[in-house]
Amino acid sequence: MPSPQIIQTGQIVQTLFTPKQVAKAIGVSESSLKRWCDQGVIHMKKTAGGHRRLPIQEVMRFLRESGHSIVDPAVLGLPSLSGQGERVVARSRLMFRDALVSGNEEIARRVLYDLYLSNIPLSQMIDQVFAAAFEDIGNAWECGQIDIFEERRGCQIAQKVLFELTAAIPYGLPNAPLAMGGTCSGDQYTLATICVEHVFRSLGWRATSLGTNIPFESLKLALIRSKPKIFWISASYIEDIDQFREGINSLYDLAESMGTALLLGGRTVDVELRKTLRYTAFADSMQHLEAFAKTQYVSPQPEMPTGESQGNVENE
Amino acid sequence: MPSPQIIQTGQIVQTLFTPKQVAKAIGVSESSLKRWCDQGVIHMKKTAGGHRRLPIQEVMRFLRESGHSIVDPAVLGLPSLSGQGERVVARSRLMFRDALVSGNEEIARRVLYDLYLSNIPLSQMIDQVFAAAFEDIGNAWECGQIDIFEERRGCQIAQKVLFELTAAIPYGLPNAPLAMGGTCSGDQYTLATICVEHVFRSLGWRATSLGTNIPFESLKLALIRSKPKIFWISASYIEDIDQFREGINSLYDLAESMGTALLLGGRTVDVELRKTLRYTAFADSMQHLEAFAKTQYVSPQPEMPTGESQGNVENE
DNA sequence: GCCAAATTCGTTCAAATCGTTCATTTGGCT
DNA sequence: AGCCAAATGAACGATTTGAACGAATTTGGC
Repeated sequence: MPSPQIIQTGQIVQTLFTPKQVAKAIGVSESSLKRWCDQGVIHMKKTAGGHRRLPIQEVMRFLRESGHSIVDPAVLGLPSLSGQGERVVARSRLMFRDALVSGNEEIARRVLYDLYLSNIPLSQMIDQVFAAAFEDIGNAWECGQIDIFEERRGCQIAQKVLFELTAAIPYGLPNAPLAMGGTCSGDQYTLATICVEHVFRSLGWRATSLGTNIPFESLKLALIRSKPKIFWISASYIEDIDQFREGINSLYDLAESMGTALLLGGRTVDVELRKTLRYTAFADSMQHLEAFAKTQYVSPQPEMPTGESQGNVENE
Repeated sequence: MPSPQIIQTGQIVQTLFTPKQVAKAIGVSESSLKRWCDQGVIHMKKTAGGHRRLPIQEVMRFLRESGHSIVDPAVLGLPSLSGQGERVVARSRLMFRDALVSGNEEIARRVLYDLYLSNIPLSQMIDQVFAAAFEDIGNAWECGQIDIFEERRGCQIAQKVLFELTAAIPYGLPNAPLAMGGTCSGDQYTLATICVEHVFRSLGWRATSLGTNIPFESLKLALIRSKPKIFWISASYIEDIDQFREGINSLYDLAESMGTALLLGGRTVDVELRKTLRYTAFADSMQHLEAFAKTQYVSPQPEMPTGESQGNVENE
């Protein structure tokens, strides 16, 4: 698997991009980019086997000097992150976390975009960068290392960047199946349910997040009105376990009678609690969710890489 | 073969279109469009081979300024222009409200794009369409006419569409003044503070919303750390009036000692309560906010119309 | 060190765009 | 109405672009 490499030259780390990545980044076809390389418009290096590798500096120069300056150099200007492989995702997690904590929207955006360019599927991106970063943030918060506003601001930025990224994903064949869901009463955590929505959309579903803090009675109403194929509940915080149990179970009974799958997720729902709950499937992560969604429907033309063919990136 | 491409320009996901597409979309000949490009009426990029590529922001700016309407919006992936004329704002409010309640993201998006293309400033859009629609929704909710999930879903959609719209608007001089703010403890209402952020950005500021439900102590910390020119508090819900008063007042004292303006807003803060609060300015609406922001800083090149020169559209 | 999967290579080819020229329409003026 | 300048839209060969293909290469895992 080909991909940009990080070549250590003494202390200087030089990043190389593949034509595919650069083409994607500046919005031209791979063919054109290769042609420009061969014409000498863009200077490049070649591997021993003849694969083109474009140094970041050269790409930036090309963008500036040719009238072709489509892209802000900042996009590819990310010095230390590019390529795929175990290290990249792990490093992205750290960069993303730091960007969120320090309120640096710009870097947060670049990290995600870089992952997108590397064909990391959205589900994996969320699991291993998004969620992982927030786990770190949560820990740091409990240790008093970061302040509340930093966490909140991080959520805001993450949300915004995620919106921007997925705005690039066309969605919704009109006859695609419908997924719908949200969080229960007392659970104010928007990000998780939005992530679920976006992952479903990246898989070709029509998906709508209902939002947060919705009583079970209202969730049932939504279920009855819209009759989705999958109804998800994202549980990041449980106010009252007994009420939660009762709510989920009655929701499941309703869903089952309608032929709707009830998909439950969230780290708050531990194994013990799970035993007392009825649901169609439980998803620990977006990759689980993706796997389950695919048992229900496979989009004819996946618009985002779907992960099954992307097993090359290790879990941290 | 041309096709819309997705690239990244530092801040936003940008879509490039070919002259043919844009020509079809706005219903003029390709020749004319090419001529306009060459005359500089529409700013464009060129590929290495000399083909013209038009950024969506530039197309939208041209549409606004030239008064052209979109004939075939599907080509650009944009919503269609539904109405033009005086009643736009009033009608939009109703359409937007209904779209939010029924969960119709498409229509909600279309309404906002319509308004943008009609040269409605963002502040006015928010006051008279966004806020007005939510006022209607709030009323309907109290009367039991709509369900909780419908309101929540409406918030989700509104938020998403607002993000999408402002992603299509260029913003942000790097050395513009900084505005920052959020909501206090107990106030979970995200939309308002996000709107504030976006209005500031549309005026050329650098703005960051810290998010919701932030204790005053943490707000103070954010203030000290970032030293913004304006710090806003959006109050949609007040948990404890006495604590709120104390918090705001001490926040103001801190802000004042730092030369930061404290901007307070939100309909929950009635006139009586206001008398007991210290603040630099109070904004009833985004248009007030805009007016105040302009006393502090005026962007050299406003990217969104600023309202004062836009008297052609009646208020409902 | 070897294998399988994924990516890239190099090529070909159809479709789209370029820049230009020219006929037609539009709008202002007498 | 008649005239003229400006703007528009259509048509043309030359050039550029994007997609597809089997073959070669790279990569990560065992």
